[in-house]
Amino acid sequence: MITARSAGYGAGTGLAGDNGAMTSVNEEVAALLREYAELLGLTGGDLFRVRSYEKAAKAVGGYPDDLGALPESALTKVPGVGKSVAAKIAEYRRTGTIKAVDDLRAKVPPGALVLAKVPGVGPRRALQIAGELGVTRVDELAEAVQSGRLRGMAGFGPKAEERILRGIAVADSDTALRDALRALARDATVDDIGAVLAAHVTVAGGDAAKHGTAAGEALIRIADIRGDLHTHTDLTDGIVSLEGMIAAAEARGYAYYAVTDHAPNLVMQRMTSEKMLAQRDQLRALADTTGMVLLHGSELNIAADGSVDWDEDFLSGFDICVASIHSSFEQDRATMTKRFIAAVENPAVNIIGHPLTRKVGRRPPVDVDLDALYAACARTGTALEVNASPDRMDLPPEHIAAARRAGVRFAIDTDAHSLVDLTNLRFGIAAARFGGLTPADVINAWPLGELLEFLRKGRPPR
DNA sequence: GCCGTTTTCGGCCCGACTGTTTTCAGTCG
Repeated sequence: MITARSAGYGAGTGLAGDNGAMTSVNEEVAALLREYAELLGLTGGDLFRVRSYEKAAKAVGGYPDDLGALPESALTKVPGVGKSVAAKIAEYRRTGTIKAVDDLRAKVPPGALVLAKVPGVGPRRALQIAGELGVTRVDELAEAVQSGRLRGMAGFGPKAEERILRGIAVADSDTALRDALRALARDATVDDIGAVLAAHVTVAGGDAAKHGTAAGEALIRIADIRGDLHTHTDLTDGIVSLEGMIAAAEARGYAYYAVTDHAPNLVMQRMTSEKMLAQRDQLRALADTTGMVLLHGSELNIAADGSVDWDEDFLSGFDICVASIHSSFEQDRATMTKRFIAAVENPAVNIIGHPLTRKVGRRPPVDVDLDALYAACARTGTALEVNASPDRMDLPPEHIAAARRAGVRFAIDTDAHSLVDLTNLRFGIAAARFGGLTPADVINAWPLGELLEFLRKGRPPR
């Protein structure tokens, strides 16, 4: 049977692919739907249709129950799954393949799908490279760049070459960690994940196993976490409703829970002030239905100059704000450091989300003066996030101990976009333990009162 | 292709940035 794994993914530097332990129907179907979306994009399919499959892939991958066991008639109950996708899922359950995917694979030059995932190479250029140069693997692409074979091709200049080589280098350097994380069983424990980090994460000038913690301190555990402070709903790019996320959080036993959907400057999310206020009303109305304390927040965008989406007045209406970089990743260190510090000094900003914006195997960390960032966070009472997504691992585990020594506090958050994502907390806990964090270091391990005090950043109570 | 309907078709993930152009195509979040 042809699965995403056997379709040429995972070859070469591992830029693309799912060569880890793909054990569930949900994950296998999600991979095939994602591939189908990519193939549709590559072959010039309707962009809305492409997005439908992307969304369906997310919905299937983030669905908490086993799709292999769901009655066929219930498949369309999964949000984002309509008649067409349901039929493909059913076909996969019967035959182990999806014919439409196989058919499209045959229409795309070999390798184009893999090349399209190299940073700086999109679908158009992947087709161009595969078609004109016959390049089918990432290592061949690197070789082609180095030997000057991209020179003279329309649309490629020295900067593009540089960017491609950089992207390949990131993939190479992260391959072992990424593959080890993906190879983990679905129910991997904190200790399992910790073993992967111990094996694959290098700390500059230190013993990774015990560089953070003083003797006698108890390292943080999953059970210490009292709430998630960075989560999304289907108001932006999450796939689950506000009610659905809250119910799942409550089932995890949290005492508090923050909803932090994207802010307007991430234009594609189409957020508006009105939508945000309406969500706030909706969330306040749900307060009586849950034993948790609900916090209304947003994931703000740190613009190139360090400013964020709303003015002081509007921002003061939030209970909590995460602020993250989603653009201009390649600023020089001085500019980037100034940018971070401006955000950290903003009285409304409580947590810097996925601080270095790295994606394992996909995007390098930004260039920032870490010591200056840590000092500013410690001074202003701004937490750094330990983003628990295994695709991010950010703040990278190797930096956590140093940040702790500088007096930084942390928030271990899932950045959940689905119900399944909420279970990623264990990756963040493993990273935190790797860095020697104790409950005292982690604001979402604190009782509500202490958390709220931290969130005020020294401002008078509202 | 999915969704939500004024229930059968229109809306949906837009626009900044970059490098390569000579007026814009491709990529990205």
